[in-house]
Amino acid sequence: MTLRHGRDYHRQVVTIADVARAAGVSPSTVSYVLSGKRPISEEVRRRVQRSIQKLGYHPNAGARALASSRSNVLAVVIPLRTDLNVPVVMQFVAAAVTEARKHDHDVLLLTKDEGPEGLRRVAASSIADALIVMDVEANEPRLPVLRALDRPVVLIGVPDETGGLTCVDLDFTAAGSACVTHLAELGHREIALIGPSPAVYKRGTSYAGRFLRGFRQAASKRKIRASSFPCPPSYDELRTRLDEVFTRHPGVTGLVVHNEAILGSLLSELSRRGKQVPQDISVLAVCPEDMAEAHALPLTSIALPTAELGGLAVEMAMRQLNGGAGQSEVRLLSPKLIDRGSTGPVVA
Amino acid sequence: MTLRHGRDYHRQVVTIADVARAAGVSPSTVSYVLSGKRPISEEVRRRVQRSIQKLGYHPNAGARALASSRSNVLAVVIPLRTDLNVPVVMQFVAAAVTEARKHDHDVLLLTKDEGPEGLRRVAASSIADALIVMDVEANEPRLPVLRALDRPVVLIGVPDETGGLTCVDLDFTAAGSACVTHLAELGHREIALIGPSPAVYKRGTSYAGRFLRGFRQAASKRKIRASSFPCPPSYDELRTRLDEVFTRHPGVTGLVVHNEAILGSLLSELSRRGKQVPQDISVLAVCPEDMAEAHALPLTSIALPTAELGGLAVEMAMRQLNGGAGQSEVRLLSPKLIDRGSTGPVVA
DNA sequence: TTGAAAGCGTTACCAG
DNA sequence: CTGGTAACGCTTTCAA
Repeated sequence: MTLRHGRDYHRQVVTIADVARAAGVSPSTVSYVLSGKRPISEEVRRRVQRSIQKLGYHPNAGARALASSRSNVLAVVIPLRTDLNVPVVMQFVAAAVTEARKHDHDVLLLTKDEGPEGLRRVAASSIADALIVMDVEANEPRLPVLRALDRPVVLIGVPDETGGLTCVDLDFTAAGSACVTHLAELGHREIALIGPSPAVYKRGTSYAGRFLRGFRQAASKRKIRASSFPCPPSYDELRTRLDEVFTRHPGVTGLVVHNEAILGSLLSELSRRGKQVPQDISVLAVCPEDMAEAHALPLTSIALPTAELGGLAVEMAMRQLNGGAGQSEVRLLSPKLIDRGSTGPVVA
Repeated sequence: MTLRHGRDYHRQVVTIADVARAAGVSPSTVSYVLSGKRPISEEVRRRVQRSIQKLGYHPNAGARALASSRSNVLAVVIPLRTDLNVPVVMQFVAAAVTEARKHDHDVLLLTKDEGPEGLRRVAASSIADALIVMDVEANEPRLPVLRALDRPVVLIGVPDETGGLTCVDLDFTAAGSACVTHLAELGHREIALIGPSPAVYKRGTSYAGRFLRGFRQAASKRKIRASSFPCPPSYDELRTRLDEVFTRHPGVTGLVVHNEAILGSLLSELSRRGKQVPQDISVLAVCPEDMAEAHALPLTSIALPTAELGGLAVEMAMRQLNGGAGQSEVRLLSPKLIDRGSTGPVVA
């Protein structure tokens, strides 16, 4: 290959043939040492390993992908908007990357903005072996494309009709219900939900609706007066919502907060208003555990297990990839409530 | 190919040969139509394009990478810690992804946790054509590895010794200085910097030290009394810092805030203390523009141009890739101050 | 337990 | 302006 520019960035360093030569075996043997797909004598294995080390061999990804029809890359599709809670999204991504590496895969980042054509492109060009899709809507428009993709797909979130796709998520319906139950058992009779941004509902984001449904159903079953206040992520908006809550529903003694972005503001605003938590008002959050713990007053919460969900999504994709395909699966993790002291009994 | 499991996830859909046959040309012609690397008659081009459309052809990424030594993938290395401001990191990533797509590249997400070996792996296996590295430290330990990588590398951030690597960043030294200048010209004589978390300084994160240096130098040159208060991202910590500021330095009339995470808390805490902005105290932020605008009181700020920086990083990587290599480059964007009214003259 | 060799789907050179 | 055809580096049969 010729040297084209000041620096040649296109040089293949070491090939499998180099390793084979150095170890005195055939290329196929090196390949099998690497893949473990057939028995190799200890003697040979060691020689090959040593040559690999010594030469600093790394298999060429393109060649491997071409020959094996496996790219060892996982595509993760994320939203790029800011109305979605960015830190939460990143927790999912981080978990996915970590788990993917355990399966010898890398993660390719796709944005929702690329649309269906992006999904098709990545799948059809065999850039990725499988896809993990986040920010799923109840009436998910990408479903037909995803189903036609001919690759494993795992949704983090559950659309109304899964259409045979694999999904994993927190059981938000149960979570909504669990919130009501917890507060009801503490004697609360009137509660309010500070929910995600109206934009999230409007878009039909899957988890928001499911949570609200569980919340409302449980409330009506238990004869609890429950109201819902979607809240954009800003201090001012939050303050307005609180005004609404306390003027329209002066009897509210418990707040359920399903909105990570305004947790901090909520606590400071409550304290500014002279409301003690939990004496004057109980606060129950739905959020990742670290976010529940990161406040002056640690929050009782239903954990959003981002690490577990991200990891599971990858595992499920891998299982499909390795033959466990066929059965579509919808996996809903049961909500776990952790009492950190921000909820308490109603004081008469 | 045999059908192994319930579903066959390993089928090559359409190849360049199929397209060629359908268009009545040779595979190489199709390839050239796609790459534009040699003149094609309008007639043929159209026929080929039509066949591509009709068959839904997408070039196989592995084959393409193998033949061309180009993966059309850009690796972006990000930190996965939470002490770094996650939304800010994501703004960089988002910009990089967007710009990468314009250059027909996808983005592979690497985490800093993978360490030097991860960088070597990705480069040596030709998974990525180039690397963008974020969260750069002043004494960046990955520098030797990166330089030996034999691929274009762009750092977002500037280590003390660039060692021939290409860097792009906001000129944080100038930014620190500009903050002082702005406040000084408004008549402030004693100011305080609420900085990033101590962990960020301890790690030697490049931008933190550079900003502080500019801040201090400008202050001493102008005979302004300036103090610095690193602050972990929590309401409580912030409150403690503010206590320190106002007890130790009661004469402070201006705050420079170089810490996106506590901006909201700062504003509420100031208002809780009955301090009017900017009448009683001026607040000058260093943060992305949307974050400066997202408050009840929009903040005068030095813009952290995340979108521009992320995009530039990709552009610079592409330029290196396409022959503009050779010259290493350190590109520092000049800080721009935008007055949104949160800073004002000192009232005597 | 190992080796030889046929692909995998593109690119890019060599001819025309 | 176009076609034929070696690579590219690896996996995986087929044979031994």
